[in-house]
This record gives sequence, structure tokens and C-alpha cells, in this order.
Amino acid sequence: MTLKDVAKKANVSTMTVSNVINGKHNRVSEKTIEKVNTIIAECGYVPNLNARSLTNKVSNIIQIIISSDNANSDENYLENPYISSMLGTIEHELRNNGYYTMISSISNNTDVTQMQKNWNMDGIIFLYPYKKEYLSKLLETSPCPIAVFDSDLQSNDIINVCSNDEKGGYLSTKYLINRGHKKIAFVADYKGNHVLTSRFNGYRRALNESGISLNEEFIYNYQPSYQGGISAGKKIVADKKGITAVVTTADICAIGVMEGAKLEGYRIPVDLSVMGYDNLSLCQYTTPKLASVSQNINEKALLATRLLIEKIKNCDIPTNHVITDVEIVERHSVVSIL
Amino acid sequence: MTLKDVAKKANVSTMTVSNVINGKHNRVSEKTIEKVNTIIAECGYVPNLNARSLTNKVSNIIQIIISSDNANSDENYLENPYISSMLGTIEHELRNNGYYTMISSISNNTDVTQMQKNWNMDGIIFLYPYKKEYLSKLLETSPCPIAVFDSDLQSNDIINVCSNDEKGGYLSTKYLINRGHKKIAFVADYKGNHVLTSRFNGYRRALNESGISLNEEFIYNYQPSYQGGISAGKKIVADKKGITAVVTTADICAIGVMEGAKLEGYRIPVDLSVMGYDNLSLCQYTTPKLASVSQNINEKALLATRLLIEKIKNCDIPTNHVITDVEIVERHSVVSIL
DNA sequence: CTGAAAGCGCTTACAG
DNA sequence: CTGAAAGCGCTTACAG
Repeated sequence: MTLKDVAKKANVSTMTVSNVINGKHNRVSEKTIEKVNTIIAECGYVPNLNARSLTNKVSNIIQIIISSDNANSDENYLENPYISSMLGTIEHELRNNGYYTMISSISNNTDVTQMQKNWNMDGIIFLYPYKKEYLSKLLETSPCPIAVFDSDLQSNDIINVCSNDEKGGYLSTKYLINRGHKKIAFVADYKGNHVLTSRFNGYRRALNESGISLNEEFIYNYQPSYQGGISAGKKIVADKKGITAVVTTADICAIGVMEGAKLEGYRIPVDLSVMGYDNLSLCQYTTPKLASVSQNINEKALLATRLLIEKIKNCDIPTNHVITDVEIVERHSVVSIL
Repeated sequence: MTLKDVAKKANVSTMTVSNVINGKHNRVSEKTIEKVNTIIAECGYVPNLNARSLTNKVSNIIQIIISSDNANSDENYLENPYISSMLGTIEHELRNNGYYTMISSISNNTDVTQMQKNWNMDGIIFLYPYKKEYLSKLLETSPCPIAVFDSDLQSNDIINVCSNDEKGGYLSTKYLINRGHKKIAFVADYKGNHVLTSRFNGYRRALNESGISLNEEFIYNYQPSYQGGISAGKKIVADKKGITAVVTTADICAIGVMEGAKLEGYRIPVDLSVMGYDNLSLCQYTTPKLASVSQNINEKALLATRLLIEKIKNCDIPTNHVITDVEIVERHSVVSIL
């Protein structure tokens, strides 16, 4: 069943059917519109979007790229709740705006342009911060708008929705200081990662502001993963430096820290207060429930999607760079020692 | 840059370029192949798949439908780790086989055929068990193979990968019985849901087999959600029926049961042993770590994807219906009272 | 081994 | 308000 078939049944030209379908009602008489619509409904005619894309050079498909600068391409990135939650929000918003969502989790630095050209994608959203160099190279040749999250690339040609990471680190640390903690550890190998470095800078600012001098010994250079957290937690107990609280950069790492410290005999939060980061739903299921910094993931995803759609439609948007706010979510993993 | 442009540069016909691209090397001389390939590489030519789909009536796009028979369409289904983990595995396998993945989370019983026709999708995978009636209606008109998980629809026209739910309920219950438990609760409003009913049947069989008679009072008809679990946990403590262990049908519910029982003063697992279901990564982060029934989600996803691909290519596959195995994953939420 | 013709299903631009 | 022509970029089927 094609346009032509419908046209034949309605005794009109294909153009008339096309105009009815595309709502160009000023070009067709009321009577014809009705006749054509009846036939369309009867036959269950559905337009072939491949053909439409071919003529229009516009596909209404948005490509979502999931990956990391991690070498391991066999990882299932969607098992990361941060990623999958974003994807869900983005897909929902795209669909509500008449766009189709194609996803592809690619290995490091694959050529995205190829797939973009394959399908005439209208836009691309990267679900992970990519290396600056990679993105800027991509930008040069990309025929469609691109959105990304938390990138350190400074460019007016890319939509970049960032979280206020410095503030996140600051609030997390401040929250502990306000409850009497002075010996506060920071767990993350932040060097070389601008997101983690920003969070570290917030940690430093909060200490500074309260007249607590930064102690290099309180910085634990472990990966912000569960295993990294466990190692850090154990080390913190073993070190016996009088640390009473920990700032982390990931919930999963904070959970590891609690686990590691428990394994060495600490009680949480009595002996050690712990702050997470991301406020994943996970936080409610641990014992004690984990206090965390919320990134408002859904807001980030929505903002990026809406800006992308606007840019596709108008080419021009007021701003490409947005910084979203963060906030503390209180739970039971922190104790006041005032 | 189109086929035509490449052809012009190479001084050959578009057909020759097309044959080179599609690897029909018996139709082109070695020399021509080389010449064409050089030019393709130079210009970075990428075929337009919209055009190809239009002629071939084959798009290489697989549609993944995410939804539930739940009315609430605003829910972010990808926040369900079971769903997102499956999606990740499926996308990975599709990509490795040259297929493109389009996702759409739709509200209840939307007409999927329309989108299928729109893009000439080669196949459809449903990430949630749909109502029998809906699926069988869809099957009648679908022009492409369909795969689904855990459906109660009996049909040879649909790929249906099911978990052995009866065995899951059985193993879970048996595991508790083997550790001396006799008063074992079952938490889930299983009636009307064939998956949960199968698990309940397994629970009943295990009891039967051990000469423990089924006590209707030990069946707690709560939703297998966190909140449902909390309510059940509280009720179990309040009821004072001497229940020492709980079989659930979802990890999240089991976590709720632990929480509810704790809130009423029980210690877990000393006062109450709890079994989860699904073996989500969540299980490792609770206190105590949650013993669970593993569904081998990745295996299910892989099986369905591979069968679908085979069916697309060959039209004929040995079997449409596969039942995957389940197994117990031991952790610390169960104590032996022998 | 090579290529001219016709067509996939749609839309733009134009003529009436 | 209506429609015949041409084209989007590719491939199948055929002729040489």
C-alpha cells in the first residue's frame, strides 16, 4: 500500500494524497481531504519514511552514542544506571517531538560520521564525555547538530550540558564540615579527568573556606568504582589517621568505601561518615541509606534533548552551553560529631 | 557524495561502483575494484541506507519495544536494570551482525505495526511480556519476525524466550527448606500474572516434595516492588506466625521485605531469611548481601537476538520457543536453622 | 566484465 | 484547488 495506491482508490493524484498527509490543507478542498483520509484509514496506509528521508534529506532520526574513553568495548554500558536513566528520558522526549531514536554503543573513537551519513541523522547525542580532540574533529565535518554532556570542549558549535561539579564537591564537603567533621578524605584518582578534578576543586574550596588545611594524606587515589571504594575504605581504616568522613565522586564507590571500612571493623556511620555522588536509586537500598549529591540527571537529559531539537529546527539557539545545578540529598550515612 | 559522483570520478558506471561496494567481485575486474575502492576511500563515500532500504525492502533496522501493560506511560522504563541490561546486550549483538537498533518505549498497546511499516523494520523485539491478545493480533499482520520474552502466547510464529520460572520458584524454596526452614512465606500478588504464577507453582512443588503443607496464611499478596516488600516485611513480623524465611519474585521486593522487617525490629538474616529473584547487581550492595535466583538475563537476550537474526535471514529456524535455565546465587541473606 | 534502463515511494517546484 | 514531471540515491534485471 503506497501513496499511489491510495491515490488510485481516491481517484486523485499522488500529490493530492501527499498534501493531505502533510497537512497542507490550503492546497486541497475539504471534500477531497475527507475522501482521502477515509481511504487512508480504511487501508491502514502508513508512509514509507525511507522514501521521505530520501527526498527531504531529513530523517527525523537522532543517533544516541553510548561509549566511554575506556578501551574495553565488551562492557555493557547500559548496566550503568546513570547512562540508562538518561537514555530513557531522552528517548521519551524525542518520541514526544516526533523523532526516532537509534542507539549505538561504539568502541573508542569509532567514526560516528559514517553512521550519521548512512541514515541522514538529524542530530547526535553523546551519552558519555568524549575526549576533547575527538569531538572537535567530529565537529568540523558533522552535517548535523551534536549534543554532549560534561565535556571540557569549549566550542559554540556543540551543545554541552554540564553539571556544576565544583559545587557538587563543595556541597558534599561542606555538608560534612557543618556536622563537625575536620579530617575528611577525598576518594578518586581525579587527575587527568576534568569532571573529577572539578569535584576535587570543590572539596578543596570547602576546606579552605572553613580554615581546614588540605592534607595530601587524606586524598585516596583509587578508581571511583566499587572495588576502588573497597580498597579505599580498607586503607582508610588501616591508616589510622583519624579520618571521620569521606567524600566520594560516585555512589558505587561510596558503597565500596562503606563495605571496605566495615570489613575492617568500622561501623557506618558511627565510625565513618560517607557521601555518595549521583544519587542513584541504589542509595535507598544500602545500609545505612547513602547521602549523596544529586545531579538531576533527568533535567540534564531533557535540556540537552530540547536544545538539540531546537537547533535542528532553527539552526540558531540562544546558548549551547548550560550548567545544571546540584543538590545534597540527605540520608543516613552521615553522622554529626558536634 | 553519491554513487554517481564516485562513478564519474572513476570513469565507470554506477552499477560497477555498486557491485564493488556490495562485494560482488565476480562481476568486476580486479583493477576496477582497486580503482573504485581508492576513490571511495579518498572521498569518504558512505552509502545512503535510506535509498538502499527503499529498493531492497530490507532496512537492517531492528525495532526494540520497551513497555509494560502498566497504564502509566510516563515511567522511565530504562530505570529498570532488568530492561536496560537486556537492551545493552541486544544492541551489542545486533551491531556485531550489521543491524541497526531503533528503540521506542511506547504506551500500552500502541500500534507497533505503523512504526514497523514506516521504516521497513526487519524485525521487532519486545522487551516486556505483552498481553497475549495484543501479540497474537500483531502477529497476524506483521510483515517481519517478532521476538518476545516470557510470553504465555503459544504460537509457532513468534520467537519466545522464556525463563524457567517454575524451577526458579522451586529452587528458591528448596534452598530454604534445605537449611531447615519450614514456615516459608511467599510474597507476590501472583494471580493473573503467568510468570509470577509459575514461580508460585515452583514454591508449592518444593513444599509438597518435602511434605510441608501449603499454608494460605503464608502467602502475602503484595506487589513485587520495594514498597510492596516493605509492607509485606512489616506484616510478616506483625503477624507473629513463626515465619522464618521468605521467597520473593523480585530482588527489589526482597530488599523491601528486609527493610520492612528491620523497621519492626527483626535482624536479617538471623530472624528472617530472604531470597531475591533476578540477581541484579543490586544484590551485592545490600546488607546483608542478597541471595537470589539468577535468570541469566544476558543469555536470554542473546538467544532471542540470535534467533531473530537467523529467522530474518532464513525464514526458517529450528525452534521458536526456548526455555532458559535458572540458578541460585548464594549470598548472606539466608541463615541455616538446622 | 560493464553499463543503460526502470523502479523503489515519496516530495519539490512548477503549470494549469 | 489539482496534477504531470523530475528527482532523491540506490539496486534488480537485463543486454551486450
